[in-house]
Amino acid sequence: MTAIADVARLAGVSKATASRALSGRGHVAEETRRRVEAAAAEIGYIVSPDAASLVTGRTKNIGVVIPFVNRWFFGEVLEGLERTLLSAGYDLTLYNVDGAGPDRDRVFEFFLARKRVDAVIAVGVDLAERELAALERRDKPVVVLGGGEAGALGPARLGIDDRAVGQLATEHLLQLGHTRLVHLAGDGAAARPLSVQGLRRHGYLDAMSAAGLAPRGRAEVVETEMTMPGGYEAALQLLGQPGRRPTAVFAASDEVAFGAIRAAERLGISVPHDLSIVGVDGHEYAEMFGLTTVEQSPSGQGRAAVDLVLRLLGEGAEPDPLPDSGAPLPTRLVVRTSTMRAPL
Amino acid sequence: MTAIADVARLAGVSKATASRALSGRGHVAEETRRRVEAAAAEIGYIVSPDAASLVTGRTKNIGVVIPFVNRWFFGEVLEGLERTLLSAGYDLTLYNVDGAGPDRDRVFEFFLARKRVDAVIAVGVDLAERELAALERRDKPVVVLGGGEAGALGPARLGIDDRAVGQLATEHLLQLGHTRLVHLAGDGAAARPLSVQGLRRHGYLDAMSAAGLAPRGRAEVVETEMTMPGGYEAALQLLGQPGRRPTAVFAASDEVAFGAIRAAERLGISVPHDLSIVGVDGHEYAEMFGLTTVEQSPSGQGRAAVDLVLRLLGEGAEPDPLPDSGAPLPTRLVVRTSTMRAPL
DNA sequence: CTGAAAGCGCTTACAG
DNA sequence: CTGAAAGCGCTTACAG
Repeated sequence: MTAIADVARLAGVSKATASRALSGRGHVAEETRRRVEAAAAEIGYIVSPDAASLVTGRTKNIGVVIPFVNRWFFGEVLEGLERTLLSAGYDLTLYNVDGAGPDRDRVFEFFLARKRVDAVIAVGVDLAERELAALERRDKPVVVLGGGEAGALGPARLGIDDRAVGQLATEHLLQLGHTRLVHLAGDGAAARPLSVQGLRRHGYLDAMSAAGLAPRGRAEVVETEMTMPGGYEAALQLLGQPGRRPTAVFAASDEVAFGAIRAAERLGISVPHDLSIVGVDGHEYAEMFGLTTVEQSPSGQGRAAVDLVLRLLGEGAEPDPLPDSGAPLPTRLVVRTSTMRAPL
Repeated sequence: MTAIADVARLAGVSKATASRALSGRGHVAEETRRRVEAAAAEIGYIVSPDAASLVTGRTKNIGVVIPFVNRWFFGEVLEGLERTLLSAGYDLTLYNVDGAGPDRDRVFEFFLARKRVDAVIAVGVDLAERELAALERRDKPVVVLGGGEAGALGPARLGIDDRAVGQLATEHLLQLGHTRLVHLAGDGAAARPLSVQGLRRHGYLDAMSAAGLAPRGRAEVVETEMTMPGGYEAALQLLGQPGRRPTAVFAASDEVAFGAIRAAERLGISVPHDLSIVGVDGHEYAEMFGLTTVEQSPSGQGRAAVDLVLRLLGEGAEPDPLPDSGAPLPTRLVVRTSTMRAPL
């Protein structure tokens, strides 16, 4: 009655042989394999993942935890994860989890704790101790993409060096002669120094200090939501105040930078003549806005996270534990028309 | 050895009773249920979805097919789907499928055909006959969100009335006295009349005809990618040509409209004094851009799609087959500062 | 290289 | 209300 029994009967072999022929595990005579495959094709047989998982203990399914889907970085990462997992024959089960709350607890304590996923990839989510512990207790490998710092212990981490990014963006502006140079940081940058926004802020402060412009008076950080409207609102306030205005802004993301560009235009401030702006991301709109930015590759990071997780699951070609662990993912400064030398 | 056996032993009942107490199916004495629940909590028992699916035939998992994650409408729909499914105790398995190709075939013929998903929700994807047939053969309910027209047969469909949307947006501009009124349509609008972009174009042409401005000469449609850079490029070409310029643009989506606004600014054309622009979506950036738009609720549409699919799976409260089938989902015109009466 | 048998962890008739 | 037993559809030692 079971489907594979039908295939076996049609091919004139046992279920065991049919299973081996179809899965490629264990040796089967070439001709037998052909017969089994023909039989399977004939009746449109597709293995039941549930039944297979039950005995193998593997689901070929990865749980992805992500706070947003509709911000560029996260969307790109998600697409990268999806495509890579799919071609490895894995499913991606999505958990859109933001902030705290009962929904979040349910995801970690029920959905992800079940035997439905082989491992978990968390994108830009600060995992609480308790959440990590819950996954560890169930023996789920965890890969964290973005934010935090590669700790000695804890889950495998992957990401760009956000502090270096902040430093690089700031140094670009300093080298152009800017001294009134404000950072539009993401919400929580000061409060959570190991978050993405916290590290970028830190990089800004590093560079400002090195240039003798900090800590007192000359360095200024304004926090805002890391979206285009967030950047717009913050820049409107920042640039609209009478008195001496900054000549340069380092925005914590390209979306924030786009908002700042629009705010400047609205106020009649010319970018880049009166105001230089640099972002972070390499957003697909950056070219259209002429935005100078520190580019990263979120979809490439998604791919890297999948490679890592598959390796943790023992699927990788190399049995090497974590070859590239620790090395930050690549970024580069792309100079466009939103930055120029400081006005005299 | 099985986990539920441990719970049963600890509670001093049989596996059958433990199962009934935990799942809530079948009657169990109140006190027995309490004992079982305490035992389950004590050893941290979580039911194995694979084992349960194998016997019930239900996975409590829905496959979602979506072409983009990083365009506003799609991202919002996805979030709406995720949240609603989660609170119904369902998983969402994501298939990011765009255009044709072997990857797409694999999704329909292997991934979705397996017994891993109970049903499929396709968002803004034109399903081929063959793809629908593949799902039907496996008895998978299918819900299609967006695009197409509710056919008598075929899968359940859900969406706004895109033709009415195109008409409404156009009429808003006509009523303001515009006669040179161009439509920035999505790619493929003319070639695929039942696609979202095709229906919006049709609505535009309807309204123009009704106003005596079509078919000859006065109606003009330019196709472009439905993104901000797409709108920017198209508008740059449209507005930069010497000679008489349109006084109004109906953009097929808000993102296209944002691009058009930027193009106008770049060319020194004042919005709305020299050019009125209306979009479609109710994008979260619309307010910041002051964009007049026909608003829809993608996350609400995601919720509606989940309701429908659960009903098809026999989970809905009402056994009513498809109560709201056919009725288009709501939209409304939101007037902001990007449109005004035509210049004299 | 192939087969018979056990078993993965549950749920659900069937009895009682 | 509860339990013993069968069975969901596979895979994998274990023999041969």
